[in-house]
Amino acid sequence: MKYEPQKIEEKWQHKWEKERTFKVSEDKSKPKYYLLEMFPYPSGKIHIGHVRNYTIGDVVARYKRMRGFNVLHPMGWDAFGLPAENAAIEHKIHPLKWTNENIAHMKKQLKRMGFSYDWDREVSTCEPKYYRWEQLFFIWMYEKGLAYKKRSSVNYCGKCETVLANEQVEAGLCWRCSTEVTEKTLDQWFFKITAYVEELLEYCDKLPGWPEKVLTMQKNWIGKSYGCEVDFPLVDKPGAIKVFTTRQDTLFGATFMLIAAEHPLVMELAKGKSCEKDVAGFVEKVKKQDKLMRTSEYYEKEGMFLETYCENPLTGKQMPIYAANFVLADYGTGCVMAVPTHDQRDFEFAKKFNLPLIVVIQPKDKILDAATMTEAYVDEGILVNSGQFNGMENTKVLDAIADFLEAQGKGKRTIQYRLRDWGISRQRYWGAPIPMINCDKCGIVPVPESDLPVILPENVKLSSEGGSPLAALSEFVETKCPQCGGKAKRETDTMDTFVESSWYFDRFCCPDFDVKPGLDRKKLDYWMPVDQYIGGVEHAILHLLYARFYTKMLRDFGVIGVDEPFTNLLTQGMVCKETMKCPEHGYLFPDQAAEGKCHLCQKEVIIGKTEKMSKSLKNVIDPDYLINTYGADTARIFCLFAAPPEKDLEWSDQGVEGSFRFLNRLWRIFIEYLGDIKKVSLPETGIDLEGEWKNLRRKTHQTIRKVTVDIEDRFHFNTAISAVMELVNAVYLVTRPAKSDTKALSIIREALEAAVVLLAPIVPHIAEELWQMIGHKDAVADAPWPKYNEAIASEDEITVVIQINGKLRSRITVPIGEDPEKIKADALADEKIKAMLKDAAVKKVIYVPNKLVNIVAQ
RNA sequence: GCCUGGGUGGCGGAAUUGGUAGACGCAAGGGACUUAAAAUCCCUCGGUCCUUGAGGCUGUGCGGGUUCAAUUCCCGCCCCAGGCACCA
Repeated sequence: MKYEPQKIEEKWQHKWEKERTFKVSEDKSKPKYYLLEMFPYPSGKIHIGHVRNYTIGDVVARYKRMRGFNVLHPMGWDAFGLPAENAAIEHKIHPLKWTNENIAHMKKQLKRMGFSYDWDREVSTCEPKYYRWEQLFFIWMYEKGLAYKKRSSVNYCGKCETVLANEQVEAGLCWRCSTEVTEKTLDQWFFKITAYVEELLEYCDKLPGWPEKVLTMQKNWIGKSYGCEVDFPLVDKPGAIKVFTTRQDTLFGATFMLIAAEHPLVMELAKGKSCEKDVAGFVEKVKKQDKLMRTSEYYEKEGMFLETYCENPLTGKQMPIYAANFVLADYGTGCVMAVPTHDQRDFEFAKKFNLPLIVVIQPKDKILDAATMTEAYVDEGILVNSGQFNGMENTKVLDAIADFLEAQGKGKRTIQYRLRDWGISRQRYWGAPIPMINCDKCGIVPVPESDLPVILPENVKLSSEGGSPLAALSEFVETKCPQCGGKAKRETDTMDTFVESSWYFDRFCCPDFDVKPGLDRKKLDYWMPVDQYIGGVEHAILHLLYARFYTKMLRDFGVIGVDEPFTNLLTQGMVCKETMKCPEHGYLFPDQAAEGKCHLCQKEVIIGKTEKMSKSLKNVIDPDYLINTYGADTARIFCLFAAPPEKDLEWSDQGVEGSFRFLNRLWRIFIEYLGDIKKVSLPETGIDLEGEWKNLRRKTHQTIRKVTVDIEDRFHFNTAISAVMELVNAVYLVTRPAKSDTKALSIIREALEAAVVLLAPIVPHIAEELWQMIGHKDAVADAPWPKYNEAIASEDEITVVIQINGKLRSRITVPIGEDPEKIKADALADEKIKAMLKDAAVKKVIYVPNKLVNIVAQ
């Protein structure tokens, strides 16, 4: 009987679907476990990254189920987004149609992978029954001041008359028409995530189930810094420039002032000066520079003197004021005091414009001279040229200077965050409409709750040119003001798709709940928070921070009762593969480069470096091909075996072959013994065993222990699978017992059943099939997770390594629990050790229990 | 540039708390089975040196350090990847 994965996989998938095996509801008698994988954008086909992510999740879901948990394992679609609009433009297909067709196809693919989802909870975010609640929350946020409008800049292509995403800007040019991209200022909607900044930061230390690196990234993103706001009085008119600095210790060395070029103050100061025209030109030029690149090395540090001065509040010296391209308008006050001696950017700027340098921090080991410095000194030291603060260590003087500034009324202590409010306006069609109305008389008025949802109209024209398609649709735009009844216009911006993904995990708890507020508090109280969240590490900051913010906000609205949405987080690495290139035809898909030759010209294929799988590099593997050739179980076990989840996974065709071989090997040994072991029962705990049977039974129990620990404690499925492989190898090596030797056969049955049960979460189809074959009536998915017996699993003897000065020299075998002194004596008495030591003096003997003896000798 | 990770045989990886480096798999080589091939089963497999041994030396990106002992801890450097607010 051959292993035919396609046949058995279809059979079990059909059964799961028919019997609704994975449907769940609230059950107070069992502990709940909410397992969630990041839902996909329906791009068309699932890719290996999805297969990996969802396989990891499915193993945990099935494992927890076997451990007796009531497991919620839902799946849905992050259905709004830019690719649907691009497809609409390129292939003249409506985004809704395109999206729904993609969903239908991907759903089929996911089902073929055998994932244990409760499909009755499927959610698609582009449906009004989903986004209507998001619109309700928007209105509540608006009422609380958590959603507000402000002017903000976007990337804009003048030729296409379209706002561009960062992704659509290639080296400063529009991706469609290669026109230079400019910045355009628009009134846009923002969510006040900064209202929760302290709580978001504080809880970074209350999430022990999150990877340290993600929390560190989030903390750095929030970027809390303690410093001072210092006033620098203007020289030729009243008022002062406010500056935020964390380095008030260098204040005496501040010799000039920098203002972000787009800061309104720039034109204000230049007004009426001879430089006004030049400054205006400079500001325009900077606005055209790409935001990302501006602060990097890509552009030269540029600036323009505004022909005016301010005064250093501590030295009283005049400081020239410059507009600069590398100062950020959004951070701090948009103005920076420049200390060229102790900041490299300021140093370069000072050299370029021949500005004065004053050393204020002297290192301990050398003397700095402003006249001969070739770079800024950025390390610690002792203050000089700093009035009464001279002689103090710069790191310890921060408080003293802050106190002094406050006492003099020249500044005050402040806390600054790097985190900015979340801009959610998109000038696009395929997103959730923002439920707001603009009335000439009443201003901004929310759509009344009773009028929700504001449905995204379907009859729009999409093209690569022109602004938002919604704005062009008068039947959508023209409306009545809910307040005065007069003519008014709807908001035509749609929401960032990160909004939908900030609460979908709540909706999964009650996907059909259709009364306000769209979330059933009782069900949420049962299921939330998510016990384990799994997804790509690329979401470590934005999505996860937004979801945390949204959760806290919904909590404050009384909709939900948790402070944090995800108790445990697993960030998985990416799937990579080598690229293949034909010298003539460029990148090739794997099947276009069979046997190392280009399918078009038969030229030798060049193997490029290994990179993240992507369509543009064509280094992709089609999951359908894998399922058709090897079956879903092979695809699943390979994804898990090739690397631990948090690491990047390098694709290998041969590795897949090996995983398939292992499943066949398991199948064969099982069939081989099936007739003999079907009738024997499992061995009793206390039976006497000798030799290889004792060893095999020990191996079985050790394997159960190892697999349990690997899955439960650290999600290291690769080592769990190796352990089962070792067990299967051990069964192959054992002497075939006679049909009458029921004792030996029972040990074999125990080993093989253990292998099947332990693999059940990983390769569920083959496991169910073998489980049924050996005579079980109930599904292995419902079987209890196996227990191991510590006494059976423990070794009687251990190998102790003997080292001399840390180098391995010999080894001895000792019974378990042997006296340490006896082991040390045995080590010194060992033939090889005696020969090597000769007459060297033994200074110390270290014994590490059950591991090694290290002899320190001269 | 900034923030965060990572670097171990020909390859993917293992070594869980500072304690036997290379589990398991792939590739490669050898053997068994077969008329033959495939498949299967068994064995070998970091490098190097010689006196071929239950051998010596060496080896976890590079250079230092701490320690009886370092893939693991500390300092400096090189390289690779992810994120950087409108891809999701």
